Amino acid sequence: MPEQIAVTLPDGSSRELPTGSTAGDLARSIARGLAKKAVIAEVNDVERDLSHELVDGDRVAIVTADSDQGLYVIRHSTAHVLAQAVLELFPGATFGIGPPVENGFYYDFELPDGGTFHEEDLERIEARMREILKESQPFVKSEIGADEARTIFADHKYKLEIIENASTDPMSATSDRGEVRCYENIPPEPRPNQTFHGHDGFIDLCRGPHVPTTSDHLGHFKLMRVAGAYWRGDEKNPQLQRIYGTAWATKQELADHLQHLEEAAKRDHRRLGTELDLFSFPSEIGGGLAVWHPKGGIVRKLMEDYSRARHEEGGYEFVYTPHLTKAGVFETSGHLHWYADGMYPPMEMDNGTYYMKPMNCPMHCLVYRGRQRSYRELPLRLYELGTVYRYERAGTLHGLMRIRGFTQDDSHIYVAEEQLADEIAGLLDFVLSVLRAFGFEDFTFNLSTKDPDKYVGSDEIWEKATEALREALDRHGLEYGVKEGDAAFYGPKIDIDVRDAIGRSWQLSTIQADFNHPEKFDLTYVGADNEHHRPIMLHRALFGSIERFFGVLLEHYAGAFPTWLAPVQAVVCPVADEHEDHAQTVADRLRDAGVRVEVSAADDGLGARIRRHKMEKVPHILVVGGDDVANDTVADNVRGGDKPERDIPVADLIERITAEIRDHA
RNA sequence: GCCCGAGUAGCUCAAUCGGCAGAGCACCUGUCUUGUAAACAGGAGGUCGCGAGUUCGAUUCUCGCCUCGGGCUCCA
Repeated sequence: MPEQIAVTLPDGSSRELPTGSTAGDLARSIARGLAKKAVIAEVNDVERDLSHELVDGDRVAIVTADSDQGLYVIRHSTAHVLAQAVLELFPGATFGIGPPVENGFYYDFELPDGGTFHEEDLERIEARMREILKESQPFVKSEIGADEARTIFADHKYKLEIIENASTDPMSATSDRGEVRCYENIPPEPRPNQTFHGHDGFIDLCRGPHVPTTSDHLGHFKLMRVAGAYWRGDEKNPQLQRIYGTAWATKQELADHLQHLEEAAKRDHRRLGTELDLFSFPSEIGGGLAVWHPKGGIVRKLMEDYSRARHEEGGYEFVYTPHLTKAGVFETSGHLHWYADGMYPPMEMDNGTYYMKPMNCPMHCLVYRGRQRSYRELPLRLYELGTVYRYERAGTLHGLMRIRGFTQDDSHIYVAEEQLADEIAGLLDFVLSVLRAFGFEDFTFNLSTKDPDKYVGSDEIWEKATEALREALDRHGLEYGVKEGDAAFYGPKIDIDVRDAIGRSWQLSTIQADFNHPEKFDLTYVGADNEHHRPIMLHRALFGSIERFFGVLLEHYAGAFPTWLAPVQAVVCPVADEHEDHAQTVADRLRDAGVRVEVSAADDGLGARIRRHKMEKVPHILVVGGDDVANDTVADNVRGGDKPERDIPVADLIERITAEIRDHA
């Protein structure tokens, strides 16, 4: 056996090591700093523990804590420590799975006698986890036969289930040789309450890899909350107790994340909705049903006005359809078959069964069918701010984001097949242009394909529709993800997500191809050849739901709407009563120029009024005193600025504010 | 719908180990007339989420319900 092996590093260089060296040894031989940051290694493109022994000719990359991959391992390993702590502290507890997730990790448990975790338990569990970290317990990998695994995990029914399904379960692992891969955390001395037959340590089924020991990279975590979660995500299964945690590579990253959560909480649209007096959810009306207060109402009106204006320009025709309809149209469309649970219960009336509409599309199809259509009319673009009602389950409601009654900026576009690709391409431009007008710049696109368990229509039709969407994305040179099986039952779709001011992603717009509704409703047009043809229908929403879009905007702007949308665009504060006439004059002139302006009477200190209006996030807080009366000027406190600008001629101020409104600045 | 948590004045939150319920902001009245993030005084405001039970007495303890929040599931 040769005494040296040679391995190749990512930069293509080669490195010699003594035979029997591990990936960790390699890291140490390269640099102390690298060894310190090393979490795992990638050997010939397979993730391995640092204890993995290298052989001659391996290609090796050291994965460090500051990479996404390294962080994923840190979170995964922290989840193991959580499970170890819980099993030690709660005799009789058993466990399900514990993967890393965005920002952290979770682990699912079942406590004996239907026990549940309480918020207080998190502190105890976290303290126990920190003890385990201090003990530097090694993560020791082993590959064992299924029989041995069944013995070790005899007390853990969910693990037994995983062993039986090992080959299909992504969180467990069968090795290349068909064995079950486990990791054991070996404590310095045997622990009470361990339930792994024949072992002193804590053992979990796991494909790994893991950090070398519990004291490597693991300290920067925090347990966040407890929640119920169904085993394997299926409501029919027992509900387990889930503990969520967040974990990071450094103390600073953890602190940043917690601060980000605080920032998000400050922007919470429900909180801002109350603070800025925009909307509310009176319980007398019922869950998930909002009322809009005047300040929120004006913003909504502006959004709707803008949407209408753009659609008018864009060649859309406006329609209106009722909130209530006989069951037949939803039987025809298929909604009743797929979504009856999500619809409000039927109302029996003298001439039939009626439903609140959960969608506008069937009614738009009836508008189309109102008379014979010619190819000359296509594309026919129908647009409606259509209010729909969906019976969302009580536990899913969330402010304006998930609501039971909402208004879609809904369009259904009927095209001839040869117009399809152009129309979708045009739609993409239209959608992005409107979203940009609301301050969004960063978009991601997803193509959702057929759900094999939930679809209507032929495979051929689906293929055609999916291709049309794909082509439109490609023509724009847009990168997009593919969500397999995420489509609506009637057709594939493109979803557009926007990134907000603090980096969160929101799914807003959707463009859906639909070959099925036209068939179900027997829609036709007469072509140039004097034959009847079947149009293709596109479903399309920009805001999606106006309520939800408003909520997203509110969080995006943290309540500080840009001037064109601000409920109050300017407030004029006279320094004292004697300046009130001038204040009124300034306000009148602004109002004549189309600015939403108020006067803040001098019955309170100037400082108090400034403070109040700053908290109301008014874009321009204007102050007029003696000098201003004499010179026809104002002082402008621009939102976000720290000093007032004095002596601005009123005419200049009007130009400044109207320009902001015009430019959506 | 299921698991966890919370409901006290319009808002943010105290307190009561079972004995007449408190503050700040907001609101109303008055005084102050002010040049940039809270002037002063007074007043009003409560079925302590709702309903039962235990008790001499329940906002407080028990049970049920409702609403809200965090998750799970679902989202045409």
